[in-house]
Amino acid sequence: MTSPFVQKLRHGACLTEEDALLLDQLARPVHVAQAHHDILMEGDPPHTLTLILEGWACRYKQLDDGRRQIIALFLPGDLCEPYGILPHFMDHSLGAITAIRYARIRPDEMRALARANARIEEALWWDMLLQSAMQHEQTVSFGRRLAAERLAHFICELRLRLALVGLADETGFELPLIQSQLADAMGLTAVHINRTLMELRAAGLIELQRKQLTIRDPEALRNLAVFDPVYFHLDQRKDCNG
Amino acid sequence: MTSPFVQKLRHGACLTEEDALLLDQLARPVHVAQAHHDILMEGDPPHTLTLILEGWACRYKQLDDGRRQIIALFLPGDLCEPYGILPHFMDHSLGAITAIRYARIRPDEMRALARANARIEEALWWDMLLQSAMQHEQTVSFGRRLAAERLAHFICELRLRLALVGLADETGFELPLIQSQLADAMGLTAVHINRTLMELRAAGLIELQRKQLTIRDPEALRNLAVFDPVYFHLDQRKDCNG
DNA sequence: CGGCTAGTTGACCAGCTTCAAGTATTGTGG
DNA sequence: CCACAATACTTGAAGCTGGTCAACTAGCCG
Repeated sequence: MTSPFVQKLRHGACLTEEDALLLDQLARPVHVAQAHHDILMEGDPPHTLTLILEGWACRYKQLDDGRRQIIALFLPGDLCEPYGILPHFMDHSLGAITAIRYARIRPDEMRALARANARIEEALWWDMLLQSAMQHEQTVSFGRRLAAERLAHFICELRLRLALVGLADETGFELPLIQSQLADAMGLTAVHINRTLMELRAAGLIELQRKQLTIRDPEALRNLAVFDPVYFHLDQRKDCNG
Repeated sequence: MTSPFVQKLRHGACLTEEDALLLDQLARPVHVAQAHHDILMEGDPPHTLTLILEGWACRYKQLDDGRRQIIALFLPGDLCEPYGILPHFMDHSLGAITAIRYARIRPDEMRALARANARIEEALWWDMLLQSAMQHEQTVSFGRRLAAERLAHFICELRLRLALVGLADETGFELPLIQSQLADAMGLTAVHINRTLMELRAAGLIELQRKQLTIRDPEALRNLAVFDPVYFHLDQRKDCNG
């Protein structure tokens, strides 16, 4: 049973069993947080990196007048910061969406491990490349895609991310977000998210009930989103033999 | 005369004269590109990192139907990718806005230099932290800020970035973007950028003529943007003495 | 069962886009 | 250095996407 962290990183580089062990040893001890609780708040000194082991979390910022923007979602296996540096003070908050288990990792240990192990270093850089590429897609979504396209793209991306850690298949995945959280994540309002979900349902693209998202027509959904997974850079890994 | 790259990095770590020399030696030979020309196009294999030495460039994506989104602007001293890895194929394009001078750097050389020199490594990680933080602010802008707030924030951020490399002072800076480029950078249309600029001018916040942007009322502009530069992490550097 | 939270829907409104026309500015060849 | 073309900017009118407000319905949990 490999951890989601290792499972994800194996899409970016060839990791041996020993590499996997080294990574998992870093990810201890395990902490927990309840749903809706903050792991780190804006202004806090972080002290460590945060690695999500189980459950969903998010990076968000809150404006003075209450407007809230979820900047990124973090899924099992996700490292919430670039691994090599910690800010002295957080410029955003890190919140648990569901109940989560997470590990706190010191960046100097992470750096030491990467320095000692080229495969692990490669995998971590690939992870940063992916993180960064998803950020870029988000800018495109927010800047140029209509609500339905944006939502469709979001679903396609989430499905692929979850598939990389064995939490989604072709037919769908568990989506623990309520509509107001979806709204904060997509730069829309809850009411409009509702209408847009209804639209996708009416078009026969998806179903969503009791937190279970089912993709009824994957091709039509991808077409609407114009979703092209090249930005996941899954071709980055050389063949893993020997 | 220190290069903008070194000048910027010195805000993130204490670099000696020797460090500066090492960095500048990496940034050779120098290439040029004309305004409006692409340095790299989506799908290209990049071979090297790109470091902007002079002029403005941008990362952008083009959708099938012609919609275009500028994802990031690159100013003198900016590295256009995370320094440790190259994708096999570009998932976006890199275009020159003005005529530019740039250097092509091999990531393995960059990594070797960072590995050999802790100060340089620290500076490069700080640069990534800043790059990433700006991306986050952009998500907040696109998701939750009105056009005038978004534009005001954009101007405040640009002014500070340019100030870090000596290309802006309190009163303003040269802004080589035409309004349709501004629009592509901010997720709006050229017409609305025009109206919003007019609005900021009418409110006495800025002037903009012949590519020269003058900030008439810095405090009012910051207030409108709710611009807080903590996300630049300028406190990250320890005191540079001895 | 009752109270709370989440989801749904309608009516109306605001911000931004689109389309179109006109004005200013810039660049270029004679 | 001017004339003229091309590009950039400005403005108005109308329309669309998404926001706001408000009410109602459906789950969920003690």
